Amino acid sequence: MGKREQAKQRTRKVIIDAAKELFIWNGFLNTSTKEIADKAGIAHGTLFFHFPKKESLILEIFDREGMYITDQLHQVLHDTYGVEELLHRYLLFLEEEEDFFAIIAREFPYYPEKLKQRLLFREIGIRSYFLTALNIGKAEGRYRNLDVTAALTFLFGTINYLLSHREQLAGKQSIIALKKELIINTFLRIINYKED
Amino acid sequence: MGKREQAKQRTRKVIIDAAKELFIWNGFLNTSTKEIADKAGIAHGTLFFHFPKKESLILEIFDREGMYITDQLHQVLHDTYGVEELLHRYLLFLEEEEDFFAIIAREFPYYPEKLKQRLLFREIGIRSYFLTALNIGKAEGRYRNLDVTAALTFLFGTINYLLSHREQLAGKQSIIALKKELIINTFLRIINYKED
Amino acid sequence: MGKREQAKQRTRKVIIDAAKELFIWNGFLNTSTKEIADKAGIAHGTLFFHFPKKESLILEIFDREGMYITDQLHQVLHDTYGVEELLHRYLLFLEEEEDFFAIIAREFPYYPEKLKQRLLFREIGIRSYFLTALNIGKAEGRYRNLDVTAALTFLFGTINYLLSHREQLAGKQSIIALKKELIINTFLRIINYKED
Amino acid sequence: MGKREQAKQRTRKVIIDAAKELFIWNGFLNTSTKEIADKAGIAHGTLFFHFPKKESLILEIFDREGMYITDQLHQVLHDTYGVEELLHRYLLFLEEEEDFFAIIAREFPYYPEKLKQRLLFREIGIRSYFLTALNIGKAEGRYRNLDVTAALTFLFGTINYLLSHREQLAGKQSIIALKKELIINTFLRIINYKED
DNA sequence: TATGAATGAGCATTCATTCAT
DNA sequence: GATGAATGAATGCTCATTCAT
Repeated sequence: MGKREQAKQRTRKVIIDAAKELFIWNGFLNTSTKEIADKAGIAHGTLFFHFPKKESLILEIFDREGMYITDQLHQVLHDTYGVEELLHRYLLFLEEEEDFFAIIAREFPYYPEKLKQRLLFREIGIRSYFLTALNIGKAEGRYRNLDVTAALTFLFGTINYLLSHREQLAGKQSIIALKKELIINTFLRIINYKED
Repeated sequence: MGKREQAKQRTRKVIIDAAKELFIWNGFLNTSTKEIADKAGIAHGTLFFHFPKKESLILEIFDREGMYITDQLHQVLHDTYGVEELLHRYLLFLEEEEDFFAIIAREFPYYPEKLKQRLLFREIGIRSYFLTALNIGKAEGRYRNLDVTAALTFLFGTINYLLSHREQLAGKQSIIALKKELIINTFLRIINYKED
Repeated sequence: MGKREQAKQRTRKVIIDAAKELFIWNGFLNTSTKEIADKAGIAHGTLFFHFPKKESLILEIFDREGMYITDQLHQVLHDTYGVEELLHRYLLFLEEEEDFFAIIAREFPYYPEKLKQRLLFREIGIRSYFLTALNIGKAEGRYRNLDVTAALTFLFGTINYLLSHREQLAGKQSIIALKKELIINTFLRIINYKED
Repeated sequence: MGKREQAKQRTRKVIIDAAKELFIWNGFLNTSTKEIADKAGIAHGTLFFHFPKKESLILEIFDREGMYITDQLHQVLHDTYGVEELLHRYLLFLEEEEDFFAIIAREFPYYPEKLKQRLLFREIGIRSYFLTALNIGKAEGRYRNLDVTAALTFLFGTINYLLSHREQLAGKQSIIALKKELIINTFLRIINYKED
C-alpha cells in the first residue's frame, strides 16, 4: 500500500469514526453529511469522494461495526452452550451497546435495502448460536418439543420491539437492564417443561 | 347539517382519504402536506384551514381509523373468551388492515409524543381482552402459571416486529398471513401445559 | 336609521372594539384579520364586508380613537396656558395611554399613507396648544426668543423617540413615567432664560 | 488570499451589495432572502451557505456599514472639539448616508435583540464625542449648566424622529438637509447662554 | 486526492382577500 | 348582511450532491 493509499485509508477511517459517533447520538437519518465532515475535520466534498452516496457511508460503517460486534459476540457466545447462559451474555452485550442497537432497531425500516439485508444476515449469525443450543437441549430432552425457529422469532422480535420503543418504556434508562429478567424468565418458560 | 357543513365535511374527507392513501404508501413522515393537497385536488393552503398543523391531520386520521378499528375489534373480540379464538380474530383483523398497521409499527418511534400516547393507549385496550382471557384460563387451570403480562409483551412485541419488518420478511405479501400459524401455535405453547 | 342599519352599525362597533384591543396588545401589523374576527365573534368574511381592506379598518379605528383622544386632550389642555402645566398634563395623558401611543410611535412608518397624514394632522392640533402658549409666553417676555416650531420639533421628536424605543429604555415600565422629569426640565431650560 | 477565497469573498460581496440595495429600498424586514438571492444572481440556497440565518446577513451588513461609518465618523469627529463643528460634521455625514440611517431609524424596534444592542452600542460611541465636547465646554464656562445627557437625548431623539418620519416630512428629499439648520441652531440655543 | 462554494428542490405554515351560498 | 371555505403566493431554512479548482 503506497503512501497515497495509506492517506486515503486514514481519511476513510476519520470519516467513519466521526459518522459512527454522531450516528449513535442522533441516528443515521438525523445526521447530515455536513455534520459528519465537520466532525471529521475534512471538507464536505471530501466525504463524497470516499463515499459517493450517504448510503455507502452507512453501509461501510455497519460492515465495520457489525464485523467488530459480530466478532465480539462470537467470542462471548462461542463456548457457551446453555441457552440461559447464552441469553444472559447476549443481553449483557446489548445493554452495553444499547445506544447503538436501539438506533438500529428504530431506524432499520428506513435503511437502504442493501443494508437491511446485511443486518438481517448478521442477526441470523447470532440466532444460529441459539438455534444450536436449543436443538441440542431439545435432543437431550431438556427443552420442550418446540418449533425452535418460532421460539427465536418471539425472542428476537420482542427484544427488537423493546429496543425500538425504549424511549417510551424506559426513558433514559436501559430498557434491557429493566426487562432482562422478564425476557430470560419468559423465554425459559417457553422452552422448559416445568413450571416454577 | 346544512349544505355548507356538508361541503366542509366532504373536503375534510377528501383530504383525509388522500392523506391516508399516501400515508399507507409512504408513511406519514415521508408524505408532505403539498403532496396531500395535490392528491386531494385542493389548494395547499386549504389543507391548513381544515388541519392547522400536519400533526392534527395525522391525529385525526388515527382517531378516525383508530376508532373504527377499535370498534371493529371490540365487536370481534368482545364475546370471545378463548385466547386462541381471540388471537385468531385479532390476527385476521391485522391482516386485513396490514398496510396501515405496518406503517404505524415502523414509524411509531418518530411520531409526535401526543400520537404515541394515544396509540399506546389503544394498544392497552386491546391487550386487556387478552389479559382477561388469560387470567380466566389461568384461574380455571387451563393455562400454565405464566406471568401473563410478560407473555403478552412477547406476543405484541413479536407481532410489532413482524409488521415493521414485513418488507424484508414477506415482500409484498402479508406478513401476518405468512406467520399467523407460527404466532398462534407458539403463543399457545407458551401458555399451555401440554406438548403437541 | 332602520333596524338593518342599526345591526350593521352594531357589528361595525364589535369589530372595531375587538381590533382596538388586539391592536394595543400586538400592534396593527401583528394582528391578523382572522384574529380580529374571532375576537369579535363574527365570521372572517364579515369583517371584509364592513372593511374591504385591512387598511380601512385601521383607518376607522384611528379616526374613532383619535377623535376620542383628541377630545380628551382638548379638555385637558384647552384652558391651560402655562407651558409647564400643559406639558405636565400632556405627559400624564400619554402615560395613561402609553400602550397605545407606543405602538403608534413604533408602527407609524408602516401605516398606509392616508393614516399617516391623519395622525400627523392630529399631532399638529396638539402642537398648536403648545405653540399658542409658547408664543404668548415669548410675547410676554417670559421665554427666550426661541424659534418655537423648532423647539416643539425637539419636544415631540424626543417624546416620539422615547415611546418607540420604550422596550429598550424602560422594559415593561412606563418610559414616560421614567423620563417625565427629564423631558420637562430640559424643555423648560430650552425655553427659559434663567439657569436653575 | 487564494483564488478560492477571492471567489468566495466576491460572492459574499455580491450578496451584501444586493441586500444593501434592496434593504435601502424596502427595509430589512420587507426584503426576502429569495429576493436578495435573485438580485445577487445566485441560487437561493447559496445565500444560506454564506449567511446561515437572515439575521447574520443583516448583522454583517450592519457591521460592515457600521464599521465604515464609525471609522469615518471617528475621522470626522476625532479632532473636533467644538460642539457646533461636531454637529455640523455629524449631520453632513447622516445626510450622505441618509437612506441607510432612515431605514434603521424606522425598523429599529423590530430588529432582533442582538442587532438592537449593537446599534445602541454604536450610538453610544458617537454620543461620547458630543458628551466630551459638551463637558469641556461646560467646564470652560462656554455652555450653560445643562444636564448634558438629557440634552443629548433631545438631540438624538429628535434626529431619530426626523429620520424615521422623513417620507412624510421631506418626501424624496433629504430630511437632514432640510432641517440641518434648525437642528443646529436649536441645539446651540439649548446649550448656549446667549440669545442670538 | 482534496477542497468547499454552489445548487435548487423541498418543507410546514401564514394570511389578506374572494365568493358562492 | 353574513358566512366561512377556499385560495396560492410568500417565507426562512435544510441538505445531499456536483464540480471547477
